[in-house]
Amino acid sequence: MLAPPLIGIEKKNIGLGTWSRGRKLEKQDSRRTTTAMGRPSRGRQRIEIRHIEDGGRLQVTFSKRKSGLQKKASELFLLCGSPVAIVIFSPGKKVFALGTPSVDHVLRRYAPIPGEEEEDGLLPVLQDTDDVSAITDRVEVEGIVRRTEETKARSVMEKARMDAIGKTVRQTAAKAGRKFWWEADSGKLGEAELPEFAKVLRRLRVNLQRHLDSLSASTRQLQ
Amino acid sequence: MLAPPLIGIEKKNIGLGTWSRGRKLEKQDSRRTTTAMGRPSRGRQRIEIRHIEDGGRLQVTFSKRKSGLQKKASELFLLCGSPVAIVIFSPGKKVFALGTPSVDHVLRRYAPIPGEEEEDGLLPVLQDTDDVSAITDRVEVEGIVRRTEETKARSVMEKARMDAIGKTVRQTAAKAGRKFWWEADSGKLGEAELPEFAKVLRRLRVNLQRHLDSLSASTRQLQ
DNA sequence: CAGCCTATACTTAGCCC
DNA sequence: GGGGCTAAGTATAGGCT
Repeated sequence: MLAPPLIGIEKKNIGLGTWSRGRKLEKQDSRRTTTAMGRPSRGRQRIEIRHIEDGGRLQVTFSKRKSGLQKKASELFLLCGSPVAIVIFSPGKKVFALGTPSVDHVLRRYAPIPGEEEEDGLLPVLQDTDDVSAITDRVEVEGIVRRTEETKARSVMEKARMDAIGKTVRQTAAKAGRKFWWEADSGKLGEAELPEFAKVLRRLRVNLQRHLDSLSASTRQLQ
Repeated sequence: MLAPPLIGIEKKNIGLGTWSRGRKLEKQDSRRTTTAMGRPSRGRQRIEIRHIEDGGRLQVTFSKRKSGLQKKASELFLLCGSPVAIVIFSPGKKVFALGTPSVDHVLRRYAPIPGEEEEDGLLPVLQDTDDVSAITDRVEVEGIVRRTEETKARSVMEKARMDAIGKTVRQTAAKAGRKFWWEADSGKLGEAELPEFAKVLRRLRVNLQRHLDSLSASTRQLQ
């Protein structure tokens, strides 16, 4: 499976033209071996799995495969009921957060927001008792590795979630033409007041929703 | 694929006429329509993308598709140089953190460990998805949509709060009893020791990697 | 740059082991 | 759970619009 090494040989097509492409496309009146222009399609070409140099091709490939990845994640969720959260850095260094049913939904179980109720379902946090020197059993090693990776993933995803949400907030705020009042005043609150502030905000959720609804004329999605 | 993720294996017995799953397909010498046992394979069957009831089948499908997802992520990284972090809840409620080249890698650039970098330098996330739209073309989405929308509503509030309050919220998180892993640990260690803590974490991972390598054989994707 | 197309490479459902 | 196999279902590279 290692890309570089074994790319040597070249086999090729065995079957003749097939098509299927999902379930739709029952049409295709007859055998059409050429594109609209009359030029035969080369079909999918084999490519080595290594960095694409061509900027244009890179962009297209990234876009297509990102879609494919998300579709796969979506299917995994529908088939197995397994929520999936994905964070990707595009070649342009931008970050994308995909997820099913949503990144936020998946991550919520890991890093609940302080002040929010609901503790059940919260998974255990990494304990600082892991001592590498004490590891002698493979199973234990793997367990620790898993927890460590999960822990890191947790923080990554949490940030992703925050940013993702932040974007919608910013957009909404922009449409409103100003910051929300609580954003402006939050700086005045002291540490001791924060928990209470959180409660207040929760109570204001309805108000916010109303606010958003009034803006939804041009928004449509909840955001 | 390549080093980091390490998913699909490489070799395959070409002798008996099999396809190299990875890249080359030497084609089979002749007609073999039956399995080793002599029973004809039904080949891949089409399935509806809806929750699988059969527990056994569910588990197998989850496992296979999880691998497939990881492979896709890996290829995306190799082709486009796009780091990918994935978190999945298995049907058994366990959590899997996949990553290419590693979740940690993404973490460093995306959600720096406290004490290592400034938060202001973090990149914004683009949530181009709409999680919901990603699956609407499939089955029974009704309930999912509802939950997602609710989640979004809450997310807006939470993000607003987090943005407004900033670090202070985290500082008081301990009081509220809900902690993010680094908050819990940083609280124990103290600010001055955070950088050191970060180093320890990295060292831990490196050591674990070494252990795994020595144990190899059935290495998992750590990196 | 997203969308559509075709031909084909790759993934994976159903079954063993 | 993991690994393999076959045959079929899908994802996609290339190319056009």
